[in-house]
Amino acid sequence: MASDTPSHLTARKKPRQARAAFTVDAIFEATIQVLVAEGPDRLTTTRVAERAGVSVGTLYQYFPHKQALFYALNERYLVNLATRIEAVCEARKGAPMAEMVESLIATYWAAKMERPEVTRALYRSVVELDNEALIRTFAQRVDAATQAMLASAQDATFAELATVNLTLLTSVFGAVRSVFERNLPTRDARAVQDQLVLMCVTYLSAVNCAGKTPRAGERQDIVALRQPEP
Amino acid sequence: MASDTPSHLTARKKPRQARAAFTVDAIFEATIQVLVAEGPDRLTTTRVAERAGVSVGTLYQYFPHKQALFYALNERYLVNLATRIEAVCEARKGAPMAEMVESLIATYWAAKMERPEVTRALYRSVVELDNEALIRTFAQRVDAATQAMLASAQDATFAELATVNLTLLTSVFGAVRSVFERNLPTRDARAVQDQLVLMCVTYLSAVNCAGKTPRAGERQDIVALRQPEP
Amino acid sequence: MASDTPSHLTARKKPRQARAAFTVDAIFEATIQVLVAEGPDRLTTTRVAERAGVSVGTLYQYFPHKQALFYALNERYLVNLATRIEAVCEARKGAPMAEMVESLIATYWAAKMERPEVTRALYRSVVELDNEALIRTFAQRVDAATQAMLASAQDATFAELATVNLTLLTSVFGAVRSVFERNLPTRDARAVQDQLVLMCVTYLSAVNCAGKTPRAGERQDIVALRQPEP
Amino acid sequence: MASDTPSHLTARKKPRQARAAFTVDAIFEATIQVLVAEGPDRLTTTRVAERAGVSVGTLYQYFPHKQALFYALNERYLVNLATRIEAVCEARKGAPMAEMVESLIATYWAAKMERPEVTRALYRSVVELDNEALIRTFAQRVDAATQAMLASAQDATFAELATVNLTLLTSVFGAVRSVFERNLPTRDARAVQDQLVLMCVTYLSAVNCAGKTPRAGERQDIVALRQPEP
DNA sequence: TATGAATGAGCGTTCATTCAT
DNA sequence: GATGAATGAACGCTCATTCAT
Repeated sequence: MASDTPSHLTARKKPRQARAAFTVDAIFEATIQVLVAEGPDRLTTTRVAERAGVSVGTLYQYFPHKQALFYALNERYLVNLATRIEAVCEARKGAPMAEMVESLIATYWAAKMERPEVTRALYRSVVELDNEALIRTFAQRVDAATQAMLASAQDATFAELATVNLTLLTSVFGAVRSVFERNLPTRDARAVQDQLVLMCVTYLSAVNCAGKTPRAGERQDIVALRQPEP
Repeated sequence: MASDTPSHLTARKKPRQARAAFTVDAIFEATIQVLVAEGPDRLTTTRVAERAGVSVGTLYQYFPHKQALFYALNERYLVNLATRIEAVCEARKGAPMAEMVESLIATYWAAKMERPEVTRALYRSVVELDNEALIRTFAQRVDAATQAMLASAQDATFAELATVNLTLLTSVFGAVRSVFERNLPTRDARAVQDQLVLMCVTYLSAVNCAGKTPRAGERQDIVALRQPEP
Repeated sequence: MASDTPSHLTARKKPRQARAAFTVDAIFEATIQVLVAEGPDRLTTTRVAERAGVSVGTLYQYFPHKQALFYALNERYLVNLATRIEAVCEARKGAPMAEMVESLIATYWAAKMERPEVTRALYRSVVELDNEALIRTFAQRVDAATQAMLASAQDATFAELATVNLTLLTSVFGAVRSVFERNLPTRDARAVQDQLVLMCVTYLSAVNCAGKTPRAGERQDIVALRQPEP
Repeated sequence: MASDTPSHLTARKKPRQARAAFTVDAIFEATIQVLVAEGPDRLTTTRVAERAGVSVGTLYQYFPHKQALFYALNERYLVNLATRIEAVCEARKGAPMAEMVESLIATYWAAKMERPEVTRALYRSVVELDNEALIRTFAQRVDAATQAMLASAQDATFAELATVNLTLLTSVFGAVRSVFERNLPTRDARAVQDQLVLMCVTYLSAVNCAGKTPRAGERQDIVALRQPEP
C-alpha cells in the first residue's frame, strides 16, 4: 500500500530492531491517546513523545516530521481496515447476496466500534491534503474486494457492477461516519446498522438482473425479518 | 438556533447597522476564501482580516476569538442548509414517497454542489469539539422536517418512522460526504446520486406498512427507470 | 544598493513611522551588541529582541527571518562604508596620487577603527552565502569610486588602471582585515597603516606611465618621510 | 605548536595506532567535504561521521567535542601551511630580495589554490574565538621564518625589519583572502598575484637601506618586466 | 573498542490576542 | 469605532553529546 506514497512522508529509517518496533508502536499509541484525550490541535510532537515515554528526538528518529507520523498512523489504520474487509470479502465469495451485505456491514461496523473514541478522533483529525492518497489507496483496495465478492454472488448478477458497488460502499461508509459524527446512542446506532443492511439488500435486489423477477417470497422474507422492531 | 450555544462562542455584539452586517459578511466570505485557497492550517485571523479588507482589530470586534468566527461561519452554513431542507420538505408534504426522496436528495446534493470547493473545505476543516452542538441542532431541525414530510406521504406509512428517517438521513448525508471526500469525478458522482435515490426508494418501499403489497407496476417502473444504463 | 537584493532577504515591510525606524535601529544595535558580547553562534533572535527591548514577534515584523536581519545589518554597514569611500574619492579628485592613497587608507582605516570590536565581530560572523551579493555590490561601488579617483590623478596615468586599482584595493582591504584578525597592538597597527601607504605609493609610482622618470627627489621624500621610525 | 593550546581543545587521545591515524584522517577529510559541499551550518558531527564512514561515537573518541575537531582541522591546515612557508624561506636564504618575495607569494598562493573550495570554505567557516590562538601561533612561525629570510637578503638591509615584515605579510595574506572572498575570476586573480609581487618588491626597495641608491637599472627592469600588459 | 539510538536544551518561527493611538 | 504594531507562549524541529550494548 505504501508503494506510491510521496517520499517526504516516509519514515526516515525502517525499524529493524525489536526495540525500534516497540518504540514506534508506543509512539502510534501515544498519538492516538493524545488525539482522543486532547483533540487534534493539541496533538504536538512533544506531547506525543512524552506520552510515549520517549524524547522528541527519538520521535524524530522514526518520523521525519509531524505530518509523516500522522500519515503513518492513518496508513496503519486503513491498511488494517482494508485487510479485514478483503478477508471478509474473500470468505463470502459465492454466498448469497444478502449474506454478503450483512457480513460487510457487520465487519466494517465492528472495526469502527472496537475503539469508538479512536474512530471518532480519526474522523475528527485534520484531513491533510496528502491523506488523499491514503484514502484513494484504501478505496481502491476495498472497491476491488467488494466488487469481486458481489460478482460472485450465487443469487445475483449486476449489470453496472462498478456503479452499484460504488453506491453501496459510499452509502455504508458514509452512514457509519454520520453515525459517529452525530454521536448517536448505542440503541440508535444499532438500529441504523440493521436498517442499513436492509436498505442495501433491497437496493441490490432492485438492481439484480439475475432473478429477473425475484421470487417475491424470498424478498418479503428479508423485509419482514428486518422490519424495524416496534 | 443559537439557543443552546455555549456562551463563549457567541459573537460579542449583534450587528445592527447595515455596515456591520456588511463587514461580517465580508469576514465570512474571506474566511471561506482563505480556507479554500490556503487550507485549514493557514487560516489565520490576520489573513482573514486582510482578505476581508479590515484590520484584525475590527475582526475581533465582531468575533471574540477565532473559534467563534469559525463557529459562526459553520452556523450560517448549516442554518442556511437546514432552511432549504425544511422548505423542500414543506413543499413536498403529501407527495408520493418517491418524489419526496428524489427532492430531498436533489436539494441536499445541489446545495453541496453549488460551491464544491467550499463544501470540501468545510468538510476538511478541523472539526472543533464545540461544533458538535451545531451539528446536533442542524440534525434536529432536519430530522423533524424530513420526518414530518415522510409522515405525510400519500403512498406510505412507516411503523418505526424515527428509525427509518434516521437511516435515510444518515445514509444520504453520509454518502454525499463520501463522494466529496473521495473526490469522485462528476460522472461517478452523478451516477451515485441517481442510485442513491433508487436505494432510498426501495428501502422505503420495503419498510412501508401502508401499501402492504405495493403495486408491483409502480415499483418496477422506478427500478426499470433507474437501472444504471449499461 | 538594494536594487538587486534577493527578494527573500528583504524586510517584510518598510518602516514608515518614526517609531518603527527607532525600533529597527534598536534591533540593529542589539544585533551588534550580541555579536560583540556573545559571538556569532549565540546570536539568536530571542537574544537580539531581548537586548533591543522588544519581543521576538516585533523583530519578525521587521525582518522575515534571522538571515534577513543579518543581511540588512551588513548592508547598512557596507552602504555606509561605501558612501564614505565614495565621498573621499570625490574630494580627492585631481589631487596628487600619494594624497589619494593616503586619504583612502586613512578613511578606510578610520571607519574600521571607530568601533573596533564591531569591526572584528562583523569580520568574524558567519559569511552567509547570500552575503556574497552584498560584498559584490560593495566592491563594485568602491572599485568605481577609486578607479575614477585614480584616473584623475594630477601626477600619474595608469596603463592597466583596472588591474592596478584592483590590486590596490585588494591589498589595502585585505591588510586591514589581517590586522584585525591578528588583533595587533595599536602600535603595530599604526605602523602597518603607515607602511601600507608607502607600499601603495611606491607601487603606483612603479606602474605610473605618466612621469616616465619620476623626479627622484619627490619620491625619495615620501620614502624618507615614511621610513619606519627606528 | 599545540603548546599554548587551551586544554579543552586538545584531542582526548593521541592516535598511536596506524588505524587511529587513518580514522582521524578520514574524519578530517570528511569535515572538509561536508564544509565544502554543505556549508558551515550544515556541518554536524553526525554528517561528518557518516561521510567518514564511522559512527558518531567513534568521532567522539578522537575529539572531545565538535569545536575540538574544527580546531584540529584548522591546526593541521595551518601547521602544514606554516611548514611549507618555512621551507621556502629556508630555501631562499641569501637570495635576492625580489626572488624572496616572488617565492613567498607563489608558495602561499599555490597552497591556497590547490583546493580553492577548501580554502574558501575555511575562510568562510565560523571563526571561533579559540582559533585566535591558532592564528597567533601560525603568525609567529611565519613571521619568524620570513623575517629570517629577509634578513639574509643579499641585496637589501632593512632598518625596521619587524615592521617591514609585518606589513609585507599582512598585505600578502590579506590580499589573497580578499581575492578569494570576492571570488575573482582566474584571470583577475592571476593579474593581482603578479601585481602583488611588484608591489612588494617596490616597497622593499623603497625601505631598503643597503643599496642607498639602488642601481636604477635593476629596479627599472623589474618594473618594466611587471608592467601590466596593455 | 565501536556503535548508533536516545536525549533534551535550545533554536527559529508563528499567530491568537491586546491596547495605545 | 477602527487600526495594526506589539506581545510572548507555544510549536516543530535540530543536533551536540551520552551510554547501554
